Amino acid sequence: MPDIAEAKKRCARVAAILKTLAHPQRLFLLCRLAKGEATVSELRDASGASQSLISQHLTRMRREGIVQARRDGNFVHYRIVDPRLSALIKDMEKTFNE
Amino acid sequence: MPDIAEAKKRCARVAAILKTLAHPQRLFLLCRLAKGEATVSELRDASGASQSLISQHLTRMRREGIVQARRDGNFVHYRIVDPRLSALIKDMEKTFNE
DNA sequence: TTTGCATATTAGAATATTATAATATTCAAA
DNA sequence: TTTGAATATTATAATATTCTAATATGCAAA
Repeated sequence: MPDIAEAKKRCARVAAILKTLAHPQRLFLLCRLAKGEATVSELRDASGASQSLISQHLTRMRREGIVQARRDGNFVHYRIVDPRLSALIKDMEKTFNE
Repeated sequence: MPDIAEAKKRCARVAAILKTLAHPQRLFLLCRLAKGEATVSELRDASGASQSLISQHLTRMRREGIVQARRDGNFVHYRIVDPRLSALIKDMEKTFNE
């Protein structure tokens, strides 16, 4: 049985991830990415947010290690790094649909 | 197949819930509550945070409909309202342990 | 080697969140 | 009916987040 200090550390780690998910636009981006890679343009078109804002969100998530970028000519493709996160997001979508 | 506007609304709803979970102390409280009811005192002792802060977090979650309170003499027992949320929290604990 | 498209960065004002301290309420037992 | 324990509320300073606008960078085709 784990220690309380240990449990708190885990909560802090998970809360940090959730903080990133806990934003309507970022969650929307991640829901899209949970289905597979997408370019910044695609994500911008789908979300309707400004290019700058999308890029800022993606940069933040890149820094946090949640997504990875892959350049292909002019376009940059993003994807979710940890498959467990993709699974969690899909699961949440299912759980909270109605 | 749902509309994009519809998807955005769902993201906003889910993000609002996640925003509440996305705080180390609140997540700790919820992890404890996911196992069953607990009083404010228990939660305070377990978390080590101040009485005022615990109460503020609980009041916030009560307002949001995430938890419910039940008074029993001097003590107030809290519990998570939606079993789907309990399940999600347990699931996240499992997912992110290691 | 310039032009244009795709993406990234930066700065800053507006707003939201957090924790602490102080005070108020609610209830039970003496 | 006062006292004390358990919980709630309020105000506020400190900090963090968000968005917009402006500018910069990377790349490819002409």
